[in-house]
Amino acid sequence: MYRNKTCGELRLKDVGTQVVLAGWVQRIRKMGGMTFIDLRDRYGITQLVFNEEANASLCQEANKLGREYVIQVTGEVNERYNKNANLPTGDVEIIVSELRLLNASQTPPFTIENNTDGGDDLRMKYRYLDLRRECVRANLELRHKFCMEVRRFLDSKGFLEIETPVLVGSTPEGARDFVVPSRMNPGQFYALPQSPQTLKQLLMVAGMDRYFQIVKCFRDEDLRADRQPEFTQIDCEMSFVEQNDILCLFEEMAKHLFKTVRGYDLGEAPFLRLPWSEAMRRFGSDKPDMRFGMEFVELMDVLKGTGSFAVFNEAEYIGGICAKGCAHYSRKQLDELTNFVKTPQIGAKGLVYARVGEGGEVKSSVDKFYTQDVLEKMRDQMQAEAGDLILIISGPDAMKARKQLCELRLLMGERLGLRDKNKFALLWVVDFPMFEWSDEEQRLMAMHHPFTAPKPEDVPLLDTDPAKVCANAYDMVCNGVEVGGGSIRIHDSVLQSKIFKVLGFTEERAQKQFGFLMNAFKYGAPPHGGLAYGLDRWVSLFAGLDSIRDCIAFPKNNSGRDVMLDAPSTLEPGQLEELCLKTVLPGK
RNA sequence: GGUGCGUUAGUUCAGCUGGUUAGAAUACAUGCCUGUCACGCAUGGGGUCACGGGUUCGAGUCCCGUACGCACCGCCA
Repeated sequence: MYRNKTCGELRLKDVGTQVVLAGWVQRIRKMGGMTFIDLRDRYGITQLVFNEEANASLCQEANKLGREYVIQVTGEVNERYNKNANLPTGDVEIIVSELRLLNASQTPPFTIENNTDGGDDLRMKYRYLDLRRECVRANLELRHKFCMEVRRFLDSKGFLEIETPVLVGSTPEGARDFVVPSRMNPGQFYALPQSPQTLKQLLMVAGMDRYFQIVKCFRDEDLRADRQPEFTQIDCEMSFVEQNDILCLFEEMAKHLFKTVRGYDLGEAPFLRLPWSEAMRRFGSDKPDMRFGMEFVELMDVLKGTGSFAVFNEAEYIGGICAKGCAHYSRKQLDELTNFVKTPQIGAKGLVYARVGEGGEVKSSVDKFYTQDVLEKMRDQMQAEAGDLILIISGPDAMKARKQLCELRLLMGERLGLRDKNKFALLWVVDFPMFEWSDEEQRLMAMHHPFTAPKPEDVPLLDTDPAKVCANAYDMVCNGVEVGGGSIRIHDSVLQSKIFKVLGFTEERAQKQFGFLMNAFKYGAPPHGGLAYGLDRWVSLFAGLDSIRDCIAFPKNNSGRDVMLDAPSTLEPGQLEELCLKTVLPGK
């Protein structure tokens, strides 16, 4: 027996009992004749006491231990003289009678503490040490709890968890595929799924009715703080449902998860369902952060052509946000905001500001171009009051200008403390456009994916003006993060063919890549739809993390490398030969 | 593919306008200390200033390139 108790469970009621504990040495405090050791395991920290007077040789043994040594101790639980209110086990300690060294440790490259001295890179290289830290381990525990509640909820709603293959065929539409060479089929390749989309639709054709899977997905694209090449989706699909059925069910699931996993009550009210076009108009984003207002106000009618400011007179969009109580912003602060919107990532040409004074008078950076009358009209349109600061962005491209104003809104929300990590605002963004023009490909691309059903009333537009077609698609958005998305799918092979045609697929190509799906639709496919949640994003939202890496046990770095495993790596020539890839040698 | 920031002790960082022997904190080691819990005190070891080139009497410091890391844009149906 290595232990009969853990380092997190002993309390005053256990005083006087003999226990055996095993764990890692967190820290040693030598007081001369006495030595204290903090013993750590997954469950907590328990203090060990060694007294030279009572047992000199044992105390000397203890003094030889170092950080992260693995030990086993036997001893009696004792009430402490000086209790430690910071530890759940802080009322007790173990008077050690036997000490057994299970394994020594080198000094770790960084301290195993919540406030570690280690940088990100080093922590990833020694991730198994990083995971020993309480704050990192807590993220994995939260992730586990989240998954358990997902399974519990979906099981209670009759969903079946069904695994789909990881070695599938490549579908060039969408993100870049990771490919895997097939040894038994020389010159041919599997691809890793970007999502089990078509497979779950086939499960609906198979009559599985309600499916879910917590599943790894793979996309060979550049990484970000919120993007990994392999990530986990909670993938769901249902038959015989309309959009409203799906939204209601997954709204209930979101509320359940917030309550049980995060201890946060989202209330009874249904989530706001915001049409995509309205989200773009009011927030300049398809994933607006609704923890605060500061909505866009369009100012074209007030400011275009009513003064001599050429920038506005030539603009296709003029819009403003009102920052409450910010009229006191100094020139320096305003310059900072201007520089922010002018950075290349944002790309605005400039920023116009207007302060509303105590008497309602407007002092702006474009005073010389406008009469006070026009500026006051602008103030009224903005519903700005004394002490407010109005920030205006304009541009020749309405979509771009809105995006710039969106970035500014988020920054101001941040500065005014309106983006509290402990507050959550959820909504559905609905009625996405079906297609999006791609300059690179010179054709329409599916905004969601090519299996998304158009709104029934928009089907005739497919022939006349496909760019105007709205999709039966929806995203769940939380605090400005897209946490899930889905759609009603096409279940009719004729309509599916038509969509492929709009997307520029030849009949042959559509048949070659997606024939299996269109054929399946010919054998009685039920109406169906679904949704996929991004597990990593949910968990990082719940934990208040800046990066999804912190809730993934072994994440990849910025360049898609696993610095601990040193992957990817080159292969032995023999391996390449077996795969008939001899020509694919390093450096080629 | 692009932009920005960074790389100095085991670790996290400071190092000014280029100028003597490159510092701090922490970690580590040794010693003292019988109630600590971020223990305390004293002492000590520890540096190819990422790499390559350039400017200069002289480069951690300035310039160019490369590598690596982070953030972002493009990309991510």
